[in-house]
Amino acid sequence: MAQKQEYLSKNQKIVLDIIEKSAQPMKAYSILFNVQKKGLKAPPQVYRALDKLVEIGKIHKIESRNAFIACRNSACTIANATAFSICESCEDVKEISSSKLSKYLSNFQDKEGMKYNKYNLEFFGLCKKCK
Amino acid sequence: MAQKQEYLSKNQKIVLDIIEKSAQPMKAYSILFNVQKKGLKAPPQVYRALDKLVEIGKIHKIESRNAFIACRNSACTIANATAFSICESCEDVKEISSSKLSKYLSNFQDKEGMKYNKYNLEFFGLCKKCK
DNA sequence: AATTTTATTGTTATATTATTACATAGTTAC
DNA sequence: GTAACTATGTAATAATATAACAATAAAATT
Ligand SMILES: [Zn+2]
Ligand SMILES: [Zn+2]
Ligand SMILES: [Zn+2]
Ligand SMILES: [Zn+2]
Repeated sequence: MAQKQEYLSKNQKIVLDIIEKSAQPMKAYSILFNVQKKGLKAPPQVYRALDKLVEIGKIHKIESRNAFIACRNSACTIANATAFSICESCEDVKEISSSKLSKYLSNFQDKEGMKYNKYNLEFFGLCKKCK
Repeated sequence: MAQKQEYLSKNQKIVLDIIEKSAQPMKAYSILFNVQKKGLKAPPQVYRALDKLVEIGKIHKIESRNAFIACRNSACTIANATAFSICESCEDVKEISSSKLSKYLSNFQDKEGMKYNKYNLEFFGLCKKCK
């Protein structure tokens, strides 16, 4: 599936840049604080960029944390099949790229035979360090 | 695995009752509005009850919607392995109870061989009616 | 029964997350 | 060049969630 957008707008670049520099998910208002020196002063500027970046798959939202992380899964050019592991102690988050898992979930059918075009999976546990 | 709590407190009962009566997920402030006639006037009263009900598995939080739904999966006495299907058009939400799926996910190991004690999976698509 | 402890509730205020609405500016299509 | 569309700026506000502390009630201990 092809990328939906060729280029990023100025604000989108600024927001993506700050997220990519972070090893961990960033919260919207933390992003806002960090990009104020670049001229983005108000929440809508950040949220608009976030929305678009999520839509085109450059970043993902960690729903249980209301935070955003850069996609580093090269197989994941699409924004609609995501899986993460989350450490409940240190809040470390990693994107899981398992073709087996993604195949399994993409093909999953419920009792009525319904298939889904999109999913988000969040695993919770303790990372190596915290165990 | 046994239930963690024998009985529910007054507020927990009131909140659970209103959620169980709803076919669809309810938002915290909608719950608050609905229980004001029963004397629960402030957000913390609702959120405390919600926290406990989630913890003991009576309800689940639909993270992508910030909403709460009653558990109707009899196999799901635990709160740590949940899966839902969500219609992106009418917002209909159903809990998925597939022992195959839950076994697959409970046994999933990432590249480093790590297993997780908890997960939440949300599928998105169009329900029968909306298709 | 009185005391201590624990769990629950009530209340106010505030923090955090996200959107609406509308004005302005830049870009693309014709 | 004008229209249509896209992106941006800005102020205000909506929606979601928690902190802090006081008051009650229930359970356990003496
Ligand atoms: Zn990705
Ligand atoms: Zn950790
Ligand atoms: Zn359940
Ligand atoms: Zn539907």
